[in-house]
Amino acid sequence: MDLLQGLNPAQRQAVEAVDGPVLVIAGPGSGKTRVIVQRIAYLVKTCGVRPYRIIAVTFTNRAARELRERVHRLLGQSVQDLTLGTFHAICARILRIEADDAGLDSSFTIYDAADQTSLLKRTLEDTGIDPKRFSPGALKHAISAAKARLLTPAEFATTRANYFDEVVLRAYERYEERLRQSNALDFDDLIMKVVRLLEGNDRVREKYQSRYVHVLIDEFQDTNLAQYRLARLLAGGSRNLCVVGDPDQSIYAWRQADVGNILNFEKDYPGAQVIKLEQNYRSTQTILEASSEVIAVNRERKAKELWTENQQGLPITVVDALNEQDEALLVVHEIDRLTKEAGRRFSDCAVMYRTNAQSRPLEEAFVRYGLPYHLVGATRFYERREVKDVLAYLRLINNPFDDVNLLRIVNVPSRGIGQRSLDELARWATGESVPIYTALQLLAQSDDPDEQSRSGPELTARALRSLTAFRELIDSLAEAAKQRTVAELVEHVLTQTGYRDHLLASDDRGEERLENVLELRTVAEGQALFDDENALGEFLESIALVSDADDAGERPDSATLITLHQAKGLEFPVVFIVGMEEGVLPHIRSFDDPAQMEEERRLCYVGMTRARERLYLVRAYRRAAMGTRTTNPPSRFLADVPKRLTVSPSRRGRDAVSTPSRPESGRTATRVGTLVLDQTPAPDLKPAPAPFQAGDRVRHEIFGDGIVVTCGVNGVDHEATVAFRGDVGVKRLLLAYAPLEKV
DNA sequence: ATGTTTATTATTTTT
DNA sequence: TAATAAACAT
Repeated sequence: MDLLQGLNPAQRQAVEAVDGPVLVIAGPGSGKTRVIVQRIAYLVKTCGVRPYRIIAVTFTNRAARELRERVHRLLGQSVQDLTLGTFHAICARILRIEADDAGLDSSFTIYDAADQTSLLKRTLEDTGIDPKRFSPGALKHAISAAKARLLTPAEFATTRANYFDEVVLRAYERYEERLRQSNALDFDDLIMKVVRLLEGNDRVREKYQSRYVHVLIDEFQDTNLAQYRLARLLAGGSRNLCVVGDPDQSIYAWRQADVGNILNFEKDYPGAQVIKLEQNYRSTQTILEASSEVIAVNRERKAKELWTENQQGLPITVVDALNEQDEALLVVHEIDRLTKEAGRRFSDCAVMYRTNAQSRPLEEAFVRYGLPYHLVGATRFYERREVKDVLAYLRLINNPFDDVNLLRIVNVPSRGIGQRSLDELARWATGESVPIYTALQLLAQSDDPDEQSRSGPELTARALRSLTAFRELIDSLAEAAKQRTVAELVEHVLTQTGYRDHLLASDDRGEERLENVLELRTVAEGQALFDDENALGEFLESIALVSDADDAGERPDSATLITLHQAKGLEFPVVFIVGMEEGVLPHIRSFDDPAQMEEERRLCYVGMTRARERLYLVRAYRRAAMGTRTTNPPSRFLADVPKRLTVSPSRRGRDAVSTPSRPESGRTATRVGTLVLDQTPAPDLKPAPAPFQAGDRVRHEIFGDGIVVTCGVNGVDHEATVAFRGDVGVKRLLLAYAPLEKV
């Protein structure tokens, strides 16, 4: 089999360039994944490199899984010897293996964002920082940023520039102490600690540098300093570092990603081969050209010449909606039409938006018209309360010093351990500089008469009894864990802690919650393959670094609702981008910073380039945002899409009512304009002459009779201010939406 | 210890 | 506006 077959010249070059540093700039839809897969296969099959000597790093589990599956198809079982995973998963593994040299206990717990916040709140109490003046969120972000820049508290101290940094430093120092005491690491630690370890420990560094002869990093534009340094260290032995990415798709600067890492690659690696993948296999010419025009406006970029052999395709549909409900209905109608008339499946369609809040009216419209959809990343499995509770028990069994998880479930289900007692216990533990679990152990000892001299926490006899019972519960669970599979342990925990009964009793959705917990058990059963003594640890690690239980699972045919960020790396035949408005996309928070504005533009570009055949850019004239209505001008990005590539269909309002396919019974279907797609580009929409004048008497279906006060143009529509009779009062109505008739 | 009221906050969130 | 968390009262 010829591994180079079917590759274009640039792709082939990227596969064959196996010696020395290589930078692959991969435009959207340019076959990037294919190149990575073929390159690995080429290294193994043609160059005779042992898979064991190759490391490939991704950002997402999704990407790692896809790579693994595709490499497996070419190489078979030898994929197992590859090191292939996310930055975090690979680092966690290294840290467990090298725990001694890293100064860690190998059973460390990995804290997710919620755990982090929880810990940080306790930190603020310790340090007397007022959470109202300095939000835990902002401090968390600052600490995370420091770690991404590889700054320890001591190093951060030397760079601090203002009072905020001063506060951050205080929080950071204490936060680190608490993490250490809990034998826990946060996500950023995973990377930072590995970098520190490799930099500071010759044996460990040489071990990994001599092992890995070929290093491959995906989505390099999204690396932060810590990840960049990690890549550098890993490739330090061979200099065979291949990085793949696209600066135009860098959308995570707010998480310390530094595009400079990819832009300056040639400087950092003199003699690096630079290969550009510019042929696009995904989109129509129209879509490619439109998106290229949008991204070309950015100043901080290197030009690329994307091209495609694909068809010209359909023009891009640019539509104005009246408000977010209208926008949603319009999208739903069009998806309905496409599935009926254009032979599309729902799963061909994706609706993308800037902020999660925008998903709501969309969801409502899908529900109302009974069209199937799914929301990506809405309720992440491992973030559900009941799942986190059970996991907290498991984590505690694995690492009893984990204060965050202990505090989470110490009184769930309630065991008579109130906030008072807990505060007192925590205060005492803090004073003694011990984790809470250790404090519980000391409590038991101070029962001994000879230990009475020590001043223990001031607890009531009742509280003391409850706390002791809790410690015994945890100890007995830890004992039970030794001779059980993880699935059995989940079962055991549910019973012994009373959590099952608690779930069923507490809530009317208890059954559903229990289902979720049992799903966790099912996941554990799938992992039963490991039966070494650290099965629990491995299980916990495998889920600490993923957000969804089964996002690989097949879904029934349904449309996708997704944020633009999450859409990166995906593609759909039909894409709707909604909220194409100033203040939404670009987001208002980017207005005063040109760099952020460029990132918004890249985000728009990412969205547009997800589309294979049909692209719709939709904006709403008005939008409800955080309680207030706003009227937003069209997004500046719309103006950068050449007019010759777009159609703006006329929307016939009141008279053209297409009945939605499956209206939910019991609901009145709202009258709505139908989207009419002409293939002939419509001239710019101009509103018809005003149908009403001030003084006209009018009738509204719901509000009754009234008199027009004013009637003016509002975007492509007319807005009338009407004084209605009775208590209804004065209303402002958009005429395409509100059925008004003259009397 | 649990329901009720008030307060807070709202950009994106690969791990 | 509306969802969620903390504070509060019962």
